Amino acid sequence: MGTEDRKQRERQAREQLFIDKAHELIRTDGLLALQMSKLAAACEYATGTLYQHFASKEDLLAAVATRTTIQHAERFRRLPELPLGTRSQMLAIVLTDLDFATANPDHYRLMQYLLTEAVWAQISQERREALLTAAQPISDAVSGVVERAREKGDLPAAREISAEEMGLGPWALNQGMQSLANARGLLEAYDIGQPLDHLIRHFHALMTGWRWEPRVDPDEPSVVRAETERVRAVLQETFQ
Amino acid sequence: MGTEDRKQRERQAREQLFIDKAHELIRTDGLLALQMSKLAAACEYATGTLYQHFASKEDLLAAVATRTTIQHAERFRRLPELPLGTRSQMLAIVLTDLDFATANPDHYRLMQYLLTEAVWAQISQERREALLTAAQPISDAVSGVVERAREKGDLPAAREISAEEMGLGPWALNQGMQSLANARGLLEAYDIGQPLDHLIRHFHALMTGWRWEPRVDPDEPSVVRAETERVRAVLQETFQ
DNA sequence: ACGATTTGTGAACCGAGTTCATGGATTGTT
DNA sequence: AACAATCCATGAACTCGGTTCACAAATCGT
Repeated sequence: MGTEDRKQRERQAREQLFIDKAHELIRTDGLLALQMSKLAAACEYATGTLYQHFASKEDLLAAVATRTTIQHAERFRRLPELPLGTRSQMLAIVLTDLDFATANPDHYRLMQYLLTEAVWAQISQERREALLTAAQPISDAVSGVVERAREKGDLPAAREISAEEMGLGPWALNQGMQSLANARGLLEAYDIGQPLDHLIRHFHALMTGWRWEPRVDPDEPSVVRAETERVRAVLQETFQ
Repeated sequence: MGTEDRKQRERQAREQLFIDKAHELIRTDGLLALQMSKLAAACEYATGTLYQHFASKEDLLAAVATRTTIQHAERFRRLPELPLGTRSQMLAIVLTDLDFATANPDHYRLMQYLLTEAVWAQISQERREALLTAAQPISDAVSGVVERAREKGDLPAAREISAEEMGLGPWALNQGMQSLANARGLLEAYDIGQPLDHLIRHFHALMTGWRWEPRVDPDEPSVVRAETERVRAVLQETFQ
């Protein structure tokens, strides 16, 4: 059965090639410019071969997003080890997400595109699940921090709200700020600059509103900045 | 020149017809199913006629979104009259937005689609500005409430943050929750139900974190519910 | 060595947005 | 009122890109 294995490996390697190349093309030419025939040509395969791996273009895009999400999720696995209090760990999650978004602006746009109802419906059940599964560690990291915070008494065990639902707040805040920041012209039209800096202050307001200790006053810019620097330094050190 | 005026009116009426019909078709068959030729046929005009009004399909969609946004924005104009404290007025904004989103689920999906970088680029400068202008009263309402709250002393005049940037918090929270809630399967995968109920609690946490008086503890579900009911009742009464 | 089966190919297909040559209606002029 | 000039609605034709599929090549099993 050795040859069978080899064929499987080769097939998987080819799929990886398609995904890598697609990612590269998106990064250089943008999402809009990606064409199935161009991608196939760039990989030196026929167009039809692509369709032996992906049910549709959306499916391919979902695969690209899944691969990037897996890389992203990797960063959250060692999070509990960080020598930080639970609240600072939560900030570490937000900052990690923020930095990742800055480094991979296309990923957020792609996710936004894929999560559009009309597009989501075009993706095969299998790949949808793969994408959600890839993101699971991120959600787990958030829930985990909330749970540890409740255990340690940093965060009151709020009523009628699970750890996941608690994490939904910063998640939605993050997501919303990303999508507003990505809409060119939108925030500029309202004289709003540096939306991502404000995200951090609103994040602290949200956490403080839930009485997550030690409280950070969102209205003390110097304190907020110092805390950001401190957490960034720990992240830097841990992940080089 | 009376005939000239009449022609202008007729032209505008036709444009309105196109927009209305497009909205109707999107509502019944979904965004994905909208076809330029079908729309033209439904209006009993030739396909080419559409293109004398709209530069592209995206342009047409932007026009639909603009019209809906104008209707939506109308609701915010009388907001300062409401017999409510500033913090409750802010809640009124969130609830109004929430109710509108529930009643017009397509609008949020459409906006999400239009604000996608790739799509946004396809819309004519003119219509992009029209869409942003249409949304201006909403942003103004938010900034207005923040300013009144600061004047009345309900909200500390935070440092290094404008009224617009202050309003960005609830806006992003709202936007993010909408887009998460609209992604079928996403929240369900994490065992999260009723995201929009949680939005309100997180909203209170955010406001309380900024020390907006009178504070509402997000962790008192009965208090949160009562406040929601109270504000809803006032909205009901004012707008019938 | 040879037939059966699987896999890769890329030209053809198809659907939907967009364009444009055409003809009919409207306006302005004599 | 007749005619020329202009405007503009028309919808068939065009374009473009995702998807399919008949065919060929390669691999596998006997």
